[in-house]
Amino acid sequence: AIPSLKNSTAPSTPAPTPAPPPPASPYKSSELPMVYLNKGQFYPITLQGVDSSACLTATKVKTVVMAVFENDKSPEMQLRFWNHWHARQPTVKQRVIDIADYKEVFSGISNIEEVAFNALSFVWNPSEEAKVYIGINSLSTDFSSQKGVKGLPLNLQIDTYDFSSGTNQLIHRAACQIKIFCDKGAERKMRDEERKRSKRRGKNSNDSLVSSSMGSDCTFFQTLDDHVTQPVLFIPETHLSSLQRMRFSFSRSSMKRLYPDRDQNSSPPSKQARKEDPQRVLLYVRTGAEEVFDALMLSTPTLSGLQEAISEKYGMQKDTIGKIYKKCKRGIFVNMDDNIIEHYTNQSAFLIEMSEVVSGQIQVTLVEV
Amino acid sequence: AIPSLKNSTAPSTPAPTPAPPPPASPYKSSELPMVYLNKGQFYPITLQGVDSSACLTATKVKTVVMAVFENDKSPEMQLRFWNHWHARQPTVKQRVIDIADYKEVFSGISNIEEVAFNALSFVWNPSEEAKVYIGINSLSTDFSSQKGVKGLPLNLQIDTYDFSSGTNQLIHRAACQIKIFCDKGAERKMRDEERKRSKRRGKNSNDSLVSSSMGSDCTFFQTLDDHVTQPVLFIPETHLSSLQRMRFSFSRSSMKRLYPDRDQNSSPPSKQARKEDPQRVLLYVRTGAEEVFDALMLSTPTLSGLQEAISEKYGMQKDTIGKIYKKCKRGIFVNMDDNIIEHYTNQSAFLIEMSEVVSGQIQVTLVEV
DNA sequence: TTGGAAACCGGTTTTCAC
DNA sequence: GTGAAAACCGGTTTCCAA
Repeated sequence: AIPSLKNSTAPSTPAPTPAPPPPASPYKSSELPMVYLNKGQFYPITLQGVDSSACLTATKVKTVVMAVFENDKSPEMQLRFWNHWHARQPTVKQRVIDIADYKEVFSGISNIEEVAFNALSFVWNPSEEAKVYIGINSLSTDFSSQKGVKGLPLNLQIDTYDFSSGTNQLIHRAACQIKIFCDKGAERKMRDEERKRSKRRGKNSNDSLVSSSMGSDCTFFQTLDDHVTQPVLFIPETHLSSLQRMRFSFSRSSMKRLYPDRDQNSSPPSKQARKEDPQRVLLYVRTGAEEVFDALMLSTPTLSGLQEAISEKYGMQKDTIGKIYKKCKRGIFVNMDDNIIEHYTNQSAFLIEMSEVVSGQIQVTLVEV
Repeated sequence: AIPSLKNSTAPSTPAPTPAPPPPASPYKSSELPMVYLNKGQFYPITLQGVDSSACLTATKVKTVVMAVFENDKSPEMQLRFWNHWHARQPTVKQRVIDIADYKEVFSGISNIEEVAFNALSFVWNPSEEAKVYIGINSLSTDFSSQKGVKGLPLNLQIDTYDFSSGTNQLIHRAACQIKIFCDKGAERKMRDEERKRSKRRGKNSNDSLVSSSMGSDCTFFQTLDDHVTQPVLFIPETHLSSLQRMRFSFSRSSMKRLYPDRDQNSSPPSKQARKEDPQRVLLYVRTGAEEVFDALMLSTPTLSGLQEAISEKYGMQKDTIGKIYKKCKRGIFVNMDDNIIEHYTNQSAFLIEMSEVVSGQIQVTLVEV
């Protein structure tokens, strides 16, 4: 029996909760059911519509399956985690979440789209059961290079939108917690927990041996009433241009979350102030008149180091260099600062533009290419 | 009782070995005694000269204490390990090996020098006992970012040179293996080993309980007969310029094995030694017509050195080589310069394209493969 | 030969005695 | 509270039976 997690979309009427919950409060991840998975392994998720008023009218719905962090983590932190993971993958194409694309396992779904690296969507008819096979390609321990520590759980969140009406309204949201292990680590984790549980039972002489005879082979997602919190989608910067060409159906609000300002630093999450990877920084620049790039190796990965390298390469006094801007592929201008230089410019290629805005002061713009 | 490792320099006459060992064969690290240490903790090493003929004549000796990898690892690999470690340190100043600089613990030594990041030296009189406190700042697990794997042992090697005569000859070499742990990991490792040993004893019903009552508090370094193998010293590239100013004596040693020269005499540590040997750069090139790569060894890791190597390999006058470009995998062209050559081409493979753009001027393009 | 379970490994966290 | 020991954690390796 393959460990399977099945999801029952809209298992009952929209208001089964006994007491009215605070409507806008983000849900607590810790209250969600937890499932252990193995990295890269496909698990079936079953979707079925039920007697919800919204579902009755909808003949077509769009469901988005996402792997996101526990929602007590800020978007900035979530993106930092994803970037940490992405930078260590064997290929830049590696996605967080995959759907098995074997023809025989498609069941009642269509229009599969890779919305983000950690999200994919498809369309189905809630009057018929649908089944998809989902795999996760990140380990829960991949978000930190620290050794010997607990992995980070993710939320597997499933949002469903009314796709038959023109409104495209979010009509259902459900989630569960997942922890992703190496090899057959999920099975070992369950074994170890069972072992510990039985040891504790033996000590307590509590013979409730019928209660947990076996972990159920099927986990139900928990329906969420919080339809407000926006999930944080992850798209690596290297893929931005291709994605800009894609039309995808999400609102500005989620777009905003994708690209927070990175220059304002947030406090490191771990008390351990170990620097990430203080590597050498090398960048390639060319003027508009040239066709070939020059290499700038920075003595230090700082604004000052960049000024020094530019002044040396182009034979200027260092102090004649005024402000340095970075023009991103997206078109926006950013004040160059130490963090961008250290973390986001190594091995990048730029067009360099210099103009004397004030007498004796050269303004430099590095245009990302 | 602080776990201490004490070293007895030259514990007997120079030829205590029963059978003549192969003189030039590198010693086996696996046969050296193993000691467990905690990172950043100081351990005493005691040095004492004995009735060796060489020692009798020497009133001053220079001893070099080094942390090096097991000598089955190539110099390239050793430097890669050290760079991996160094790039992840909180500060670029962090050294591998430190000596306690409290005045009160100095005992009979003088002229302390930080020969390399993983080596330091001092002078002492072998007719009196000397004692130094040594600490190691790298974990055995720091040389890989893989989780859950065994750490790499290091060799703590102690070379002693005759410093009273003018010859500065290597008169004694000793080493032991060390494994460096976090926090109190060394003690735990010893506990675990003792536990496992006692469990195995219980199973074998072999009651030799007197044999290993306690791990001895003092470990003797093993004297080595291999006085030929050169230890690999580590100096980060970011420190080269400042070190050049210091007129360093040992830096050439790491390259000794790679490019053996006729200068076979074991060069003693002299303050006014030869010129600094920069990092050697080797790259592989082939023309479109060939199927096999040629190796270009650069005399200096500079544009000029590259021109020289190309001209020699392809039988041209050096001054006929004009501009050299590098075409990156991404497709962009870069003006080749010293920094790229020194830091980003070693062991890389290229297609080489040459074309005579101007009469008597060959333009070279190295296409990254 | 393989695949499933247990052991290994060592950084980290928790526990516990003083 | 403090220091030592044990437990936790999960990637990795070894072991062992079918």
